[in-house]
Amino acid sequence: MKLQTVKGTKDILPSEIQKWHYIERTVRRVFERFGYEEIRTPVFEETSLFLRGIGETTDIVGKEMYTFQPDAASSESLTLRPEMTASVMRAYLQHGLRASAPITKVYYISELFRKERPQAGRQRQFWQFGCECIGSAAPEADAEVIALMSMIYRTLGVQNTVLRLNSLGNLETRKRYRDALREYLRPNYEKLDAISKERFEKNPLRILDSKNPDLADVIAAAPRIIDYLDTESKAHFETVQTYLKQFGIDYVIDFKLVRGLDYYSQTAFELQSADLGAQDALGGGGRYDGLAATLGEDKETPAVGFASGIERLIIVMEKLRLFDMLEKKVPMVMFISQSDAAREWTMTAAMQCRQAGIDADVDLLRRSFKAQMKESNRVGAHYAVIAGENELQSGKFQLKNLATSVQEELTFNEILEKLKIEK
RNA sequence: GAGAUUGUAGCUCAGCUGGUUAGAGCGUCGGUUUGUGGCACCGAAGGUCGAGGGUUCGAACCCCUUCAGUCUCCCCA
Repeated sequence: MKLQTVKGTKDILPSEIQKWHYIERTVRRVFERFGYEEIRTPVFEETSLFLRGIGETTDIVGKEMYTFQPDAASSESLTLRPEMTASVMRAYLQHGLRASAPITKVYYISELFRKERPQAGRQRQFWQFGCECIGSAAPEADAEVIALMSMIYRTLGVQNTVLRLNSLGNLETRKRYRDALREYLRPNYEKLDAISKERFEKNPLRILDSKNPDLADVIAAAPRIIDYLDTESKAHFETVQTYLKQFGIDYVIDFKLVRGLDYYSQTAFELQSADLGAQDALGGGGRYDGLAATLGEDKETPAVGFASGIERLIIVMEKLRLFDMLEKKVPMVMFISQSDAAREWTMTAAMQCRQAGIDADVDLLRRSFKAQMKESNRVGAHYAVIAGENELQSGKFQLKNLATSVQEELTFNEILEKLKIEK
């Protein structure tokens, strides 16, 4: 049996890594511009963190987690993280970060694991960048997080996106709305499909998300959560929108946007791309004021955040040709030897270049002179330094500019000085 | 988890209704004055046709199973 990556996972080869570096670089820069600091948490956690944090009725917890028992003799259960928010909140509470600052703003770029059926833009190990802003219940925090996400995409040049926005209100409004929705749906119960019937009991809000065209009419006429918001939630939502307008960020209200995870409340948002298939959500997030409480914290811990899929972003950016300007890293100079003695010289000469901060490369295959020249060209080196018996005798080497084919005779020190200026 | 579809050299793909040693382009390697790359020309290496089983005189091609990709549903990033 051949060894290969397991279902839903993939290698990121050197030929592709530049795209990742470019995205990571850009993402970090924008996060830091907003005053966010990076946080890194373990890839696995106690299973109960996700059970409590994400919600037992969600698909993630129900069937998508990689859960294992490291020790057969113990009942300890661990899980590869399926998302970051619960882990970040755990870290925030564990280290008492609220005590060291009134607000905590952290970002992450991490790999996550969910055991779903893979398809384009949906892997079992996948990467997300995102942030959590913990400590503020004010709509300013919501607005800033949305603006931050939006600025990342704008900086990367991603277009053809739609920002969908909704408010889920607080816990009570959500509950009142859920009841109202059930009352509305009850007479139509027989029209619902099997999945919706199941949701009717567990989480009727998710029926609104159904793609079944037969339900479109029923859904369109359903009561809207916005009409059930209490005055405080309503004011919060309106303030968020006012800021978005002031920032020049376009959005559409979508009352069907409920998001899958239980911990969301108040603002919910999602960014869709027209350049993706069925998995068209590039990123999404919202407010989750109740999460800390479900993890056992008794102090109020309001928070907002978003998460964004990197594999999907890459698909979109490839389609939009946003990577075309990336250039392959090339060595400044390639050392080429013509004899055994010369090879020894090129090895140490290349080392001296590197110590001087110059990107240098040298033949490790003991290949022919010609093959070394071809290799310099293949890797795109700017210069070749040619060393043979004559050069070793005279102490002067050929420095060849591979773009212009112009060649000059210089001592090694002169070569070093010249390359230092060019680097 | 359900359905559909695809799977031939490192990459992108040809291979007519099953018929002898499975092809091309790109890439890789070598050569065309063994001290000078790119371009051009010449040549080579590289495939148990995803894997396993079956039908057949004969299978890349037909059947079954399995693995993986892709698409849809579900769900989500």
